[in-house]
Amino acid sequence: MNLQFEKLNILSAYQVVSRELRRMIFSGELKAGDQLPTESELAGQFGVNRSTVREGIRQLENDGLVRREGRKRLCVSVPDSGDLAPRTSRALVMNQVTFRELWETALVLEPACASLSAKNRRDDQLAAFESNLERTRYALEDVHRCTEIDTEFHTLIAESAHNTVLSLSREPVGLLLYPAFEILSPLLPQAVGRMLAAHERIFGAISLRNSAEAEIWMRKHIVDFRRGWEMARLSLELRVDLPRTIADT
Amino acid sequence: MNLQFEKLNILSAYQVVSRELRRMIFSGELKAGDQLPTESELAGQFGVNRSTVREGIRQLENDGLVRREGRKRLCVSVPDSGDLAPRTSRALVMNQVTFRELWETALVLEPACASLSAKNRRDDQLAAFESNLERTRYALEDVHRCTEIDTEFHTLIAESAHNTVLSLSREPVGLLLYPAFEILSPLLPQAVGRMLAAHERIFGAISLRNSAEAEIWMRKHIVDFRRGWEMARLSLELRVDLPRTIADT
DNA sequence: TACATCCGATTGTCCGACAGACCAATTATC
DNA sequence: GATAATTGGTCTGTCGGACAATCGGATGTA
Repeated sequence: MNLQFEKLNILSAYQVVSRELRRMIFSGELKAGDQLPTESELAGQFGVNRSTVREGIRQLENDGLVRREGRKRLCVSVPDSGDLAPRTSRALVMNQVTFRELWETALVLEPACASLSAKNRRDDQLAAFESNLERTRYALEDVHRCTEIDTEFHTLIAESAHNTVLSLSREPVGLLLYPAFEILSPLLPQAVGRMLAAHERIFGAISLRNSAEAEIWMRKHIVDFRRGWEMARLSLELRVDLPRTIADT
Repeated sequence: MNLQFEKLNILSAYQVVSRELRRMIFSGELKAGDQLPTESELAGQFGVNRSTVREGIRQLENDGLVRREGRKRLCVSVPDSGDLAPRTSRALVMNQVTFRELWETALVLEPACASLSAKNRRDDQLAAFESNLERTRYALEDVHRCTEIDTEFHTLIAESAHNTVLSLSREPVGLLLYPAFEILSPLLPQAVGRMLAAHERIFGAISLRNSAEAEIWMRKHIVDFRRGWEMARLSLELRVDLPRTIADT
């Protein structure tokens, strides 16, 4: 008799609840849009207390797998970029990532987005770009506003690339990298102008469906960001911190 | 008197609790490793019930911002890939992403990882690669096992690239894309061999610190995956689903 | 000193309760 | 008869209190 037992994985009741609900969602028993039973009913079915159910639900809610409209019943939902990106960005900040790390990642993701956007964009998505560029021109003096619009520009490109994976992958990076422009811009007056010029060229290539050009200009744009950063004597190893837009949420 | 009030953003008490704790973490009042007060103390300080505190804590726990060792006190922690990647992968599946979308993203992320790995790897990280390759050779018959090791190989490369952003960005993609090999392999007998050969070449380039070669071979490896997929008459638009490794968690 | 035991602190879970919001049906008013 | 006001039921958010299990540390004993 020399029995070997592997360590048991003890889960708390509330963890079981959330795991079970997740399982039902991914197995297809619960589809997006479906309404969940009320908390009391869930408590009854699972045989646990309502408080326990509530703690379990918090996890799913946090993952964007369920949400509630107003104060109504819970319903299953598809997590979107708004659910995921801020959390990932926060995690990156906690990991003390540097400008260089963000930049290196953006250098491969953003040109890919631009290239695909030129291929896959729909005509009705061009208006959003034009609006963005127009707002950029009027915000050249306001660094903070400019940064917001810049971040949006890159998100728009990713969305028009019609690749959910790429879009969701780059969003957390963009949320941290582009706000760093707010640090750069005051130190390097010409930065804003160069940004606008680059955006216009990229948009031009995308509207002409010239994917090679779009990719090249985007890469130049990202490279230029780094060059500006170094010209302003900012360290590539600078830890990036949370922009207010995410910190408050 | 024609007052205009903007819609108030009403937050539930438990949301305020988690937001406040997050704020304290990111403001530096609470550093990684710090212990949080007990639930009762928190409830006292915030002036809310312990149940409310617990619901708030669930959210932070879920984000990997706090964790508890055993049944002890909560402490602040740095979210790692294990906290984030499965959630993101699940979100991608809920978004019904296709093989093509994953592949397009991997095509830019993985070569970048390989290139940086060749530049930044430490000598003591080579052993992990060698162990991985060795296990691959012995698992050629077992598709499932082989897929696991394959996934690990790419994670190892990302880790040795020493870029946290890149590493965290690619992990959710890898967790979904490489398990698709389990579908491909039975349909295309030569696939396993080609995979091993590619891994060996990539490892070779990395161990020689030849970043250009590492990048090229990785790109070929990813391209080859797609070619195999198409040769097996699998559709690029196939929806990818959750591998068991994530589904159970 | 080494070991066994006990006690307090803390978490996980449960119970019961209530106010406020929402929804639907009913009633009152014109 | 149509619309407005009232009512009632349902569900969530929050609360207070309670208890068992567990862990850490203090205490006692050999």
